[in-house]
Amino acid sequence: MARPFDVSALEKKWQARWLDEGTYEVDNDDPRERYFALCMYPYPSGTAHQGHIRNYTFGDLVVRYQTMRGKAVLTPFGFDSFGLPAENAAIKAGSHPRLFTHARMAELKNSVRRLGAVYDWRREVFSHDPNYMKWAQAIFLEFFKAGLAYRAEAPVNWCPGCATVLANEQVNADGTCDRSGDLVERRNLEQWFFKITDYAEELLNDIDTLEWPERVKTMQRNWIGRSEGVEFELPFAHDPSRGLRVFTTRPDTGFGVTYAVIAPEHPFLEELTTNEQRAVVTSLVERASQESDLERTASSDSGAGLEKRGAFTGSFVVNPFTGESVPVYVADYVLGTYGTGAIMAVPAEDERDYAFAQVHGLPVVRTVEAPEGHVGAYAGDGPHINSGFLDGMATAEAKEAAAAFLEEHARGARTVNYRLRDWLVSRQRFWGCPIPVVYCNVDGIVAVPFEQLPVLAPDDVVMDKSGQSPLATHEGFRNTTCPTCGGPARREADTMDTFTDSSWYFLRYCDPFTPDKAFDPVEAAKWMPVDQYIGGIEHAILHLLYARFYLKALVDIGMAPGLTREPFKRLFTQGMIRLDGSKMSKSKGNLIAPEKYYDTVGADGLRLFHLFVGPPADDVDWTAQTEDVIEGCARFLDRFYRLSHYDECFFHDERTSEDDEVLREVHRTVAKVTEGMERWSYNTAVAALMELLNTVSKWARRPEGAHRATLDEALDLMIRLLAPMAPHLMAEMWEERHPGEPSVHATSWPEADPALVARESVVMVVQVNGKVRARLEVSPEVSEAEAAAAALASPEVQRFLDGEPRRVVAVPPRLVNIIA
RNA sequence: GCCCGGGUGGCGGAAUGGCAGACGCGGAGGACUCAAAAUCCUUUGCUCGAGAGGGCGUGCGGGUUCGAGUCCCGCCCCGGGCACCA
Repeated sequence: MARPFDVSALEKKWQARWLDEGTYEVDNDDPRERYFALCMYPYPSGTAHQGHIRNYTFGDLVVRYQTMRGKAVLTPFGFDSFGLPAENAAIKAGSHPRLFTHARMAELKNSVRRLGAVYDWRREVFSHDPNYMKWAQAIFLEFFKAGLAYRAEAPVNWCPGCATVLANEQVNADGTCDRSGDLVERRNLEQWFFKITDYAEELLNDIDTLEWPERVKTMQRNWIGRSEGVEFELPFAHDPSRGLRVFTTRPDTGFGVTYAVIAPEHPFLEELTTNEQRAVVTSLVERASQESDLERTASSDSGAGLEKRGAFTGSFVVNPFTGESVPVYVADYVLGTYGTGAIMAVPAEDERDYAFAQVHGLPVVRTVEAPEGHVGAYAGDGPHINSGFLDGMATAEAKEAAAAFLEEHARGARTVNYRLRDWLVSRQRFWGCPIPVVYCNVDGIVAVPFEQLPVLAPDDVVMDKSGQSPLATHEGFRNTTCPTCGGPARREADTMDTFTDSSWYFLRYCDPFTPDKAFDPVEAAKWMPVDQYIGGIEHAILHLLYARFYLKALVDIGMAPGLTREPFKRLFTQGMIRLDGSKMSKSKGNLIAPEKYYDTVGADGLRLFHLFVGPPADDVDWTAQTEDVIEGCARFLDRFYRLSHYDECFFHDERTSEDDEVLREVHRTVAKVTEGMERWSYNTAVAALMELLNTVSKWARRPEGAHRATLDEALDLMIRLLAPMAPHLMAEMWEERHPGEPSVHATSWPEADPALVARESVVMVVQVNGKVRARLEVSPEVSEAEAAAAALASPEVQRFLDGEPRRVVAVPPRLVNIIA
């Protein structure tokens, strides 16, 4: 398509200028009001795809807009440069992940520059930079010292495709790996964990203080999964001095406990299993330990399969409410890792217990009166029955009374449980930050001394997917001496989850030059918390939860004194780009590369498309029509450019009321666009500008012409409004119109003049019985009585009136509704 | 199953309880042109009507209101999250 200007030349010119002049570099002592605008730390996957383009278009818009609003905007860029794709690609190509990564970083950097997105490149951070790794490891060791990092053996998620363990957060609901899609296996391994559960309560409570999408906040609340209840003891029938501790949120249903269940991993299982039951219990436990979570949960929907999944241990415990003995079962529907790993089972009021009881022929005793005709378990509210001292009470009251009873008679205590588990950070892969500890036969786990950081992986490591950490096979790396006793020791061979890198990079951005600290808290406090964070919804739990934990922990261990405990004040999650219904991504291979558009519509045209196509939070369907919409956006820029050259315009000298009215429309648009910028309604902001261009063009091209100075004023205002959206072309047009003056990006954001925004007269709609019958010109200040009188007097309305109206509703100056 | 979103023209989407469909794409017609492209102009929810004009329309069914796309109740469908968490 022939453009009225040379897209490529013009974009190159301005991109070079922004870079050379360091236009968007800011110093920490900048006197202006501060604003920290941040797009999520990207994994360097090569040239940008449409998802990146969308992300950086929004980010750049915020940066340029806030700059025009007079703020010092911190706009850093960097790379989440450790990770599996680089390692896998290096294995395939027989090269080193660093080479692969550097090439991809250069490509992505080039892509964002071609988009015209501006950054303070001096502050660039990337995860595999030894300068960054040093502090990543120092933080790990501080966590270790504070007891927030610990080593433990636990059943963990092992992904055969990735040849490493995963965090709970990286496993999908169906038991597959979030990254590779392979079925995740359970293995018992000794691994490093971060004690994120120490922060469960605070992570949950602080969600309320965040200006985040409700959806994301809900997802985090669900993930943390707080539940209040009572932990108490069911005494063993054979030895009442001891008992089985259980957790319940429904102590009020205690009279309905007809059996108890312990998890296959429970330490008491051995003791509680009688000889007659040993064979059946052992086979159940073995099967449970081998089955994946998917297989374990596959049969959960119906009662089918429950029989196989539970067995009687042969022992009994005493229900403290009734004094009766009830059997203890082992079943894998009870998790060893939640609560106490054992439950009281109330089949009448719990669906899972009900299904199990049906299969195993266990009694069902209702303790809450279910609604008429209710079949199966009833977990709702209702008066208590068959419940001794609880009879007649409603659920809330009964819970209270039952909890008090258990505290007194069953070593009970009110407790809170969380679904959230500690964060498993060990990874059996090469391309990550090594965990900086050594193992000594004498001193045990020993931290690598600070002076020796960073611990760097040697380059000549054999990487494969055997499942063993590649570093473990490198004797030169593995064998070391103990920092404490000087004796022989072995280095930890695992690397850290790459989510640790993205959990504090924003802090380093604030103070990237400091040589002797991860970041100076005083410098970081000048920018933190992030004013606007922008990224994909896919990070709703993982990254956003981890980063919140990191900052809280960093403050508590003294590395970030004075910082607020939440990193991201406002979050915006953009929609995904879909092609044929599925998410556009490199791994799916369904990308529409942005490059082709740079040559035709240019970066500005592509940016405008992403702003215009729909609400930023919504997904974008890339269809056959999309190309046309992109063209339409470019066409708008062309038309604006031609108008700024007075193409086909006519002029007159005396300023008329029509000229005034156009200027008023311009100011109304200033107000609309500003509002759109503030509430992330970019699509309507662009629409308002398109509408204004239509108005102004039509006016300036009338045979009777336009007032020249008014047109110039309109053009200048429009260029400023469009500057954050189409930065190259607006810079060019501004320079043409104002040679020798500062760039449009250095001007301030226009303010609408309230006197011009206000209207002298407005159209009032007159309805008869809710149907529009007339439109009247009235003053905006018209009173209710005046409006009603004018409406009734109008001849169009009279036609529909037959005598006195029954009622007149006047909403001046918008509308009058006459009920006939 | 539970918890969030969301259902508006041929399409993407607009609408502080007050003219439904802004803006754009696509379509139709026209101007310019030998012709085409580009550009510009007009038109474009459905429907009845020659016309003036009328009727119907925001997933479905109710309700509140002078007035509902918007609020309330009950459903249906789509997208996402969680899912033996006791």
